[in-house]
Amino acid sequence: MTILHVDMDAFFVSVELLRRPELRGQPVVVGGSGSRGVVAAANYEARSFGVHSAMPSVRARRLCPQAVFLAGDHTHYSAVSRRVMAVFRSVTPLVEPISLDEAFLDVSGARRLLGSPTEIAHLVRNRVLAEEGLTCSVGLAQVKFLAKLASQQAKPRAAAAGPTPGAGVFEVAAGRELDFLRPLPVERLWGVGPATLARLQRLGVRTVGDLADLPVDTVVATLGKAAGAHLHALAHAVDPRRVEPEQAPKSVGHEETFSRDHHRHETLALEIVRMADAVGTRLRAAGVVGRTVTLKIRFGDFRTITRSATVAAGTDSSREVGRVGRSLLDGIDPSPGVRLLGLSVSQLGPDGDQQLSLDQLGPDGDVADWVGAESAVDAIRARFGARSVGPASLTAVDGFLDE
DNA sequence: TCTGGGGTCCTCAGACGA
DNA sequence: TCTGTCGTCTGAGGACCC
Repeated sequence: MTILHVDMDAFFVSVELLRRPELRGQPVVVGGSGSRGVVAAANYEARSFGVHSAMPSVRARRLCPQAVFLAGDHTHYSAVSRRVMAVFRSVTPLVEPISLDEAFLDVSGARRLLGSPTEIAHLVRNRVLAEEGLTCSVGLAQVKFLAKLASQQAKPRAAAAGPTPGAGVFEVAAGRELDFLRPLPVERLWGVGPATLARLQRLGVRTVGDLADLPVDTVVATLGKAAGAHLHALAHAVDPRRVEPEQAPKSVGHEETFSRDHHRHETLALEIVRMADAVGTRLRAAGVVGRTVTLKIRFGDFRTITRSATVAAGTDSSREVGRVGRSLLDGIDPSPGVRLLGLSVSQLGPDGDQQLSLDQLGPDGDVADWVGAESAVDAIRARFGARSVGPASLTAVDGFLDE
């Protein structure tokens, strides 16, 4: 098996620079608007100042006050991403998108037609550049996680003196996997975050080789059965995961950090209506229904709790999602101050799984009318925009409707 | 110093029925 | 009838990814 991992270079910023070429060469940051935002993407000029994604925007502005900060346009990035994925599919149908700007490609079957894996990697880069004006880095290996590590090796680098271009394509040659892998810091493994790293360091593990040399039982005892066995296998370059082109979503959710903490139950109940409206709209657009509604609350001190409830029949109704969400909120005291509210629906299935339940009846038992009303709202939004119509309880809230 | 939003997967505990 | 066990489901939380 030959797997390519393709990673767009500073994707959001690169897309913005196509629209605003006058910003080329300057440090540019996408995201990080407002006092509570974080950086979604930074170009290599900004990274030279130490700015990186997920960094609080306040800190990014301190490190690089001359950077241009852009709000970000997710709808546009999604559209560009779909076109980039189509370029990947022109090379092989076996494309597994990981996010808007990354994908695995299984090119085992494309070699006879398109050449060696290295030639295919250059072909992908050239096509993406020619068709979208964007650069990407490609990693090549026999297994997924090595291909991903390889693409990072191919990336441009940000240094204090400024950005330097990367190789663009990097291959981990068959038979040389352990030579490549063993000296790497263990946190480069996919699945080793701050918590796992701290535990491994207590075992004296610094590199992937250190991890590989431990008995698997020791790793399992430290990290648990699933994570321990998985990471130990990765450290030996073993990764049986295949490229999976069709991945059905497992949950749909919406969450938001408020510009200031909310302390009142009524305010949060209104926010739940708004979020349920967004989640329900996305469920119906995806043609799925869900059974478990989860409410997530983050307090001002960053303590985070979740409360969930499972209903008997799958639903895609905004009103039903909101009703369950508000009942979950009833058991929570918001008075310490709530900075984030989230609502998600999981246990998804196709919308044929939907059954009408007593819970879904309106005050007059008008189920069909309510389902029809939500379909009508979806149709109006498709034609006139997302903010053209909304729940009545929100119309009195400043700024919900344009007029 | 201050920590987004969209997700996935895992672990653990408790309830419950066979 | 009572008790223990096992599997499954549910709920909560944690860790991780981009």
